[in-house]
Amino acid sequence: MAAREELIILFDEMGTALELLGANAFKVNANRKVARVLEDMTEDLTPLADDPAALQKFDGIGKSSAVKICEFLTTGRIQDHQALLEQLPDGLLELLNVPGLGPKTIRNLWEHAGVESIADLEQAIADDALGDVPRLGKKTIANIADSIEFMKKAGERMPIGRALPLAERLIEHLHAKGGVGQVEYAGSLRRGRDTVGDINLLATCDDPAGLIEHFQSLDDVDKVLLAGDTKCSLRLGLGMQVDLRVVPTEAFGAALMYFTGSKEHNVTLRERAIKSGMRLNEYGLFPDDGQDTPPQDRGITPAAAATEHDIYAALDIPFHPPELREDRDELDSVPPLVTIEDIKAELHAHTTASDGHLTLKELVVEAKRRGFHTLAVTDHSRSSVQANGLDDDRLRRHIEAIREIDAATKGIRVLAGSEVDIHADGSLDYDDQLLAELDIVVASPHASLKQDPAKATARLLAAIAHPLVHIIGHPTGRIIGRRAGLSPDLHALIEAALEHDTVLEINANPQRLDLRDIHVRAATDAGCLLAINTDAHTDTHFDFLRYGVLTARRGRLGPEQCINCWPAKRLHAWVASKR
DNA sequence: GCCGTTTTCGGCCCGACTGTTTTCAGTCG
Repeated sequence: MAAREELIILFDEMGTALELLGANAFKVNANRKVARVLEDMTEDLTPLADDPAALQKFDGIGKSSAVKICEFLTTGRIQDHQALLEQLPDGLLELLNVPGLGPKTIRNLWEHAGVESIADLEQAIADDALGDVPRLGKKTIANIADSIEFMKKAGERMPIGRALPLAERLIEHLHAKGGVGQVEYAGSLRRGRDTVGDINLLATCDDPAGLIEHFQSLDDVDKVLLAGDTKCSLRLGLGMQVDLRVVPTEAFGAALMYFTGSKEHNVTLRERAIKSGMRLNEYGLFPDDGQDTPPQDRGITPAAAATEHDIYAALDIPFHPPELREDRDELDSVPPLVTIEDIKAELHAHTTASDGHLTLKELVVEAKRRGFHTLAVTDHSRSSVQANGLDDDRLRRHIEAIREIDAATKGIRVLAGSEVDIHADGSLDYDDQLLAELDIVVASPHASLKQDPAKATARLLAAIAHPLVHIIGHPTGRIIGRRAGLSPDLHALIEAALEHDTVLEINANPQRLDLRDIHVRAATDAGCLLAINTDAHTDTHFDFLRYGVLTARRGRLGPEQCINCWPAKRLHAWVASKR
């Protein structure tokens, strides 16, 4: 594991340990914040081992944390971390993963019933041994038992490729009831994260109680976790929690903003509101009159509430699209971001010649139907045997067929390409003479994806520097939730890509999303060119574009640096420049 | 523990819901 990943775990654990020990909540948060800042970093930490001042430049890392990070980089451990964990039984931290159990309750269980782990807790429940624990009644105990059962069968976070279609079906279900106005999904799904932990829905309705009732009539409801006047949480059988909030129409924007988060972005906005003498909550942005009772309960008219745009404007902050609400940047400027409508070319797609499901002709028809001015046909190369990769002769005949269909088709340029394997040593799967016959080359790693970082870096650098290569396809080879993929030195790749005018791909397949958001961000900041490709193997795969675009936007990518957005002439000239 | 365009000390976001309680603590998002 890389140092950065270990540090994320250590700071998270320090926060958790402090919480269980009853430390100051702000101190707890400060440690968690350091973990979050580390999550968003792509820099190599090794050179900073004796430079705490450089670490303190990152917002949220103060002197104390910087010294701890340096201690870890030098010695491989943090003494304070070890000292904290020694004060707690080994199993206590895992109890925080039980939904409904917070630090106070866990401390309570530990002190009054000797519970030190999930196993202890299960045993104590079975033995009916929790009677003496204060503020712990029968209902709470039953809920805890249920949560533990649920944890055992619940899966990981759900990939966005499953969560987004599910959310759209849930919204359809809500619209089936009469009197429903707006319905939107919020949360990390709306922010476009590559995986989501739950689904948040927001609705307006002239009969909130009726809608809450109707919501519970969904198929596949495993448990109703809570159901109030305006709020309802369900657990679906497939292990996903879904929350619905019914809100007033006039406050829909405030609620949407609030439930879209991120939590950190919301906190930053509220702090900004306070500095401007205002108060922000899910009902709107109100003048702050210093009273404790919430302004919406006193009939105060908000300065803004109906739309998100109104609220950002009233705060004098540029509108932030959901993808940029991760609190990674200052609030003062928002760059132009790529949109689905900007994408005019698909530069990575497969046909029945290798492992695709569309014939060459069907693929071209589909790309044209989608309004693209350019399509690159990039079937697999010979080493991808499992994908029916093309040997030299088959590739030459395929190139001929592509040239013919290009000449015969009006309204779209069809490029003869290949998705060429990058071997473990960095060499490519066809010789240079054959590569030169192709219009466009996407070079991708497919095998040897457990290489150590140094080898992976050298491998990818060789492909980036190859004069006949245009694009590096799914550079790390990760499969979300299944395979970590390569961990190359990203900044070295970015530097080389700039030098050799090579493009890095954002593979839009929701199982991949590779490069991922923070990688895109680093590449965008450096001035790199990127491509958003669907890697289509059938017609519906073109719909993956939205996932790639969300990832790109999270990385602050604009249309200027995304070659799929370029006009045909400019794109074709760039493609030709590598020949 | 972190931070500062009034601050190097004294703040640090806000509300819904539940369960265990007679007025509120804890959890969650």
